[in-house]
Amino acid sequence: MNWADLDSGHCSIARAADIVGDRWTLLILRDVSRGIRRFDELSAHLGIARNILSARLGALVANGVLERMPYAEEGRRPHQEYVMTPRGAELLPVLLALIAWGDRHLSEEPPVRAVHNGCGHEVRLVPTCTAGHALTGGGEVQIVPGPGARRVDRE
Amino acid sequence: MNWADLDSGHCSIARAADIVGDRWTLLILRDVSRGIRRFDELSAHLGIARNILSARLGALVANGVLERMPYAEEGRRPHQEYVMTPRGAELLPVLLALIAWGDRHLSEEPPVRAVHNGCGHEVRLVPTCTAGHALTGGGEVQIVPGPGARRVDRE
DNA sequence: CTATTGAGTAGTCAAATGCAACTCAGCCTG
DNA sequence: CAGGCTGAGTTGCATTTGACTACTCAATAG
Repeated sequence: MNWADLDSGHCSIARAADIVGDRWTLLILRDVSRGIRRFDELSAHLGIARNILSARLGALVANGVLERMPYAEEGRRPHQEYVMTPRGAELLPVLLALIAWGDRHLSEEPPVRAVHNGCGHEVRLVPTCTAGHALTGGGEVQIVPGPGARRVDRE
Repeated sequence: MNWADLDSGHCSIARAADIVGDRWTLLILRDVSRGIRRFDELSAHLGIARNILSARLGALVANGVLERMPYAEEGRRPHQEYVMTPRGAELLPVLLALIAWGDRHLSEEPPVRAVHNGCGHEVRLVPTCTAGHALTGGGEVQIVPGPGARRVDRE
């Protein structure tokens, strides 16, 4: 099998990267998943330019990752909130994987930890095959073309 | 706990995103992990401009994710190969998470699959806490500040 | 009625990207 | 050994995208 024959653009990684493969987008998702949901909060916390934030949020909403909903606390004037859609919530493993890697390789001490709501223990991503084997070592996982693979177009 | 008080830049996600949070970088890592390792192969397969590829590879090498090594098949002239370092190999979960998400939400049929080398079954990333609970449902994982968290600097 | 907050646009400028052409070294061929 | 070819990049320039600042506009608070 020659990977080079397969269309690089028609690939889940390429398509996913098109949506979240952006410095700001990942940080926006991190903040939104933590409860920082308002435009100005995000703008202030991330230090992102407002027009860029506006564009990123718009793209995330268009891609169904976030949803923009008006929200009114009583006694306060209504505002917008950006919340994760179910599709967006499923990006959590991507964030967890980045946290795990960053913690392991870029910091002495982990700035963030993921914990199980129930028991409070640390959560890790364990690659597990559907037959139930947990793959702990390296080199046991192989990426192969799936049914939706497409050959590169060259005439 | 107010996340907004914590320094956004001093965060594993932010630091990891600084290195891999880039459309091209993710695709380069995907290709390298599949065995597309030479400059020209990468350039051709990804359709990336050569100067950009050069810059990205340089950055990945500088960050210890890839290693550049001269390689000579016998009878052929020596060339360069970019290979994953151990640190780079540990980014695999990030790629797996992106594949999983992209397969689920962006394609009808998965263009790529991850399988267990041993048994051939599909591999998924299962968030598992150190007490051994596999967290299958949503909303069971909470991200909390770790010992290395740093408050935002404002005077 | 004026100030303030929330949520953006508009305008400007710098940085990153993309394209094509150029370099440069090691072979290979005649 | 001159001329090609291939691998692995640079360099120069046009275009696109990003970032910073300032401005708008509506709703509410005082």
